[in-house]
Amino acid sequence: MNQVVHQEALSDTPETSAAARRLAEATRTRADILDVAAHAFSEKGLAGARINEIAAATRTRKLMIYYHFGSKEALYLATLEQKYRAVRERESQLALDHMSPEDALRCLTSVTFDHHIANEDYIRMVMSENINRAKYLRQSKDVQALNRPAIHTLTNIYQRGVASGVFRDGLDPADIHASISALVFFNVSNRHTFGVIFSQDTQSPAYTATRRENIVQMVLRYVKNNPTN
Amino acid sequence: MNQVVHQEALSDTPETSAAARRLAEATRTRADILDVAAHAFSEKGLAGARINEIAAATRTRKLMIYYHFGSKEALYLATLEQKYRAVRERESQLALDHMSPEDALRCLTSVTFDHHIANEDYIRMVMSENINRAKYLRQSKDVQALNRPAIHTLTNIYQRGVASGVFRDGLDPADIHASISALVFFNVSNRHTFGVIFSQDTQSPAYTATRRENIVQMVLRYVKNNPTN
DNA sequence: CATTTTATGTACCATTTGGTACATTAAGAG
DNA sequence: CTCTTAATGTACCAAATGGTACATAAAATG
Repeated sequence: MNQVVHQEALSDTPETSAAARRLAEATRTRADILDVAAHAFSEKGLAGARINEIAAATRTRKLMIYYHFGSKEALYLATLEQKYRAVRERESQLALDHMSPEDALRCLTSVTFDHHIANEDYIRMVMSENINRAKYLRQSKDVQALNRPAIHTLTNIYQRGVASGVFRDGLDPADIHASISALVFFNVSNRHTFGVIFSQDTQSPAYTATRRENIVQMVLRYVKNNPTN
Repeated sequence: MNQVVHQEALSDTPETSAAARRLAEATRTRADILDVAAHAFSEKGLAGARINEIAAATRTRKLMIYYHFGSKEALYLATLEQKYRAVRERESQLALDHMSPEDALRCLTSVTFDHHIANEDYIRMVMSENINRAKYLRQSKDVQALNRPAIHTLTNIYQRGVASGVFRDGLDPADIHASISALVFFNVSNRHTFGVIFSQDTQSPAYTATRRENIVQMVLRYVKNNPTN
């Protein structure tokens, strides 16, 4: 479907074809800048990243950054929104409805754990933004809407579990979400200081595997009515 | 005791008295710079903090920073070590041996939770250092030793609990420590983005109280043999 | 076809930033 | 009493940094 539309646009009259090419070029330039900037900001934070370095790493010039984004801070905000969007979109592609509540919660936690490990850039930007006291994220209009599904998914699982008697009643899904987030986020965000302090390789497969399993167990035991060992 | 020694030093011969005063001045200068810098680095990170601003906020001049510390990065490392030291020293003043294992674990978690809230500066510096991939903390020689007691305390509680049958066997105290740290650290470190995303006041007494209780429960249910609701 | 708008390249700039050269004051050493 | 060393004040600088003025090629518009 999309392919067809795309091809129609390309096989249009010469003028609009040229126009489309121009627009596509501009879009590519924006995307290029955004990608380079996202990585730079994730790597060094807003203050540490250098516009000159970002510009040098793109296939265009510094002026284009200011032309397309206006300022360093606006560019930062744009990368921030992009990362949030990308991560949440991928997260919402989980089909958990056909699983038992316990399996669904196990799966959700486990996948979220792996997902955080696979998206260090995102984690680092969130850290950076917390150092900014969310000054920029606050300016984004659609972050709340973007994240609502996360709570929704969990609420669904939890309520099904309570109904079927495996989960104990009276818990707050938002709070469960906070705990899961804390456990899986910290595992990535603080692995460097944690590794140094406790002389552990916090990125080895062995460490990661036991950590994932223990986190899953912790969440399940918190929610389940009769946790077994 | 200390008072006497102090007074003797002050009532010494005029020459050494003057020398002592001089040394004390230098020490005060160092401490002053360190305090101001710690706050600046915690507030804006290594890259965001400005030596000029730090210098302006001390009671002396910029040159003194370079005289006493050598460079911006060395100053950063010094503040980092100071914060770690201060926090761990305060943490090790907990007397938990006379409590039952369950009460001790409950107390340890709860106190650590409050302690993190009361030390936002420390939290922010740890975040900042993780963005640096622990580049500077790694250079510190005595951070490991400084943090060993934390695991020790927990190991003690856990083993007592296993011996008395209230805790289940086979868990790793270091891993329990990681989970407790994750839950209480995240509660402070990510409260800004979390608050924005879920439109919650993550610093209100009500939120804090329920969060603390839920974290304590989560830890206890993970460790206990027969968790009751 | 003339004019306007979009998108981009080149060269440049004011300010900020981390850091230093030089002078000075007071104390310690022989 | 002279010489060295510790500690601090003043003034300054080269480099880096975020940002911009000016020009231009190509496409949109009327």
